[in-house]
Amino acid sequence: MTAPRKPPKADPLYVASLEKGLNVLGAFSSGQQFMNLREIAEACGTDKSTAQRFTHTLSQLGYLEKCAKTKRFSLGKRVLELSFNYLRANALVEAASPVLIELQRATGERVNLSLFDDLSILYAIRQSSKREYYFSTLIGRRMPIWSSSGGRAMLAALPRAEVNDILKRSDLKPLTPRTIHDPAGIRKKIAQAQQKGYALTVEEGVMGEVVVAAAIIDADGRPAAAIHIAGSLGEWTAERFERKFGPLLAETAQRLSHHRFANR
Amino acid sequence: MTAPRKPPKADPLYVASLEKGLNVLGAFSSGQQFMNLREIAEACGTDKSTAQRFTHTLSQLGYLEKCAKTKRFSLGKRVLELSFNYLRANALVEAASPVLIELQRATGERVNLSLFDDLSILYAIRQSSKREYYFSTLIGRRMPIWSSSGGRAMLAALPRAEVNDILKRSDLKPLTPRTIHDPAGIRKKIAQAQQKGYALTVEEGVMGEVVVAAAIIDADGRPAAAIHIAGSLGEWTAERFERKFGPLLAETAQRLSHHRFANR
DNA sequence: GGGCCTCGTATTACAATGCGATACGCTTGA
DNA sequence: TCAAGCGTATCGCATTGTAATACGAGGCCC
Repeated sequence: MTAPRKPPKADPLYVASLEKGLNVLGAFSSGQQFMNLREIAEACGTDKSTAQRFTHTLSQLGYLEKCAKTKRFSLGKRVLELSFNYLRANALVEAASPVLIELQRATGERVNLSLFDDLSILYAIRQSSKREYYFSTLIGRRMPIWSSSGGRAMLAALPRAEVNDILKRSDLKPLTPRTIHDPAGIRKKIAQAQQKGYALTVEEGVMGEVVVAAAIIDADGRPAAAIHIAGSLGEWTAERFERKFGPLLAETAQRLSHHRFANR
Repeated sequence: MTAPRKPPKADPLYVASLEKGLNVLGAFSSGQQFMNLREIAEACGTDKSTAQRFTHTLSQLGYLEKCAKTKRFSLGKRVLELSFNYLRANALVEAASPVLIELQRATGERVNLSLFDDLSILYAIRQSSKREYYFSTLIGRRMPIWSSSGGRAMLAALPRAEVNDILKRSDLKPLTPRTIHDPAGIRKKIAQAQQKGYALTVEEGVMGEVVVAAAIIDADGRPAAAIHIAGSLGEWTAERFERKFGPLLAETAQRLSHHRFANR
């Protein structure tokens, strides 16, 4: 959950100092708002001197903030700027944005756009008018690709060999008692998504929640993103939810597919 | 607009390599989605070799993505993760989140939460149910503190000396023909905000838009954030908009103030 | 209330590491 | 066909980051 990428080997072009500095920012993936030097050093697996130099540098640059009283560090506002730059330049997200807003208005439910990123999906747009669990409103959140509705919709658009590879490298730990987490069961759900054009999960991410999702395919035929609609089992049966939103979602995703947004 | 922080002097604790690496990410504040090596080198003021090493490292870590065909770089999805970690841990933003959602539902207008950051405000929550200009939906966007409604509401809570210092260091370039950008005019608007408990701007950020905003004060008595309500002059007169939402907003901001969220 | 532990900060000698000039091969367009 | 510009790879040098150490301040427990 901390570092989804592998730290590479000795390589003459690799700048280890940069990695260490970014690891300091990564230390805050624990969810703690404030950390002192020792905690940061521990989380990064370095000594205190190293943590001192990197926190000092990051603070000057605005990527870390230091409380004058407690001398503890937190992430700086400048990290939000990087997100802004990512999203403003992303043509796929920009094109999807008005579509998602419209979808939210039309359905009244929470709608999301998530991006494909190897073993994870990563939320990029979240539209809701209801009061939600805080994390469900935040972009940048990562979820396992194999258990999420959008993830399975995207896996359904990948060649079988790639799906196998992804499942093999994934940690299939269930998120709720109802998470389908055996490879055969997951593959069956992926096959269903392939056939229907959308995926359905019932209480697999959060209890009480039903989600349908459909994949957006890029110009190269690969899944780039997914749109999700999430509802509450207090208001819907899974069947009604699927019937009402599944086909609509598949059609919407289709409309956003096969454009030159994503790559190039 | 590119680098709000000053690059510091020679200092034994300062890790220049880290700064250079982060400058590569900062190069994308131009708004371009894709950049080649030379463009990145130019934007960072370095040579091609340096750009080569840093892009290579950042790509391995997921903070940059490289198109296999064109060999050009774009920001990586991992920068969104940093935002997530910032927001999930920020108690002020978390506390404000349901309040903003409620405010959006109650008013039907676009509501924002912005954070105080020296010469800028920086959006952290944006709630809207309408179709908006894309940038108006993105968090992490920076705006000048002196021209924005939320910024002036926050300046109204600062000592006069600090306001003078901020105005002195700011670039008072108007954003629209109606932006009040002379120091005396700005100070007058700040004084009005002080008196009313909220600030009002009419077409100062975008033509056709009216905004009211009120500051959230932290436990130390300093402005930490502001909540905004933005409307269209096509639907409202400035006077009606102010009368309808100003007092509501001031009261809402008051309710979120003086807690132990922001610092510590 | 005194002593001890842990924190953040500052310094320094050392060599590993990042540096940047250079060269190569490829694609593109004139 | 050639030249310009690109991404990539190599390498000797010294700059820059390293990590051990020491200091002083603050907080906690006995």
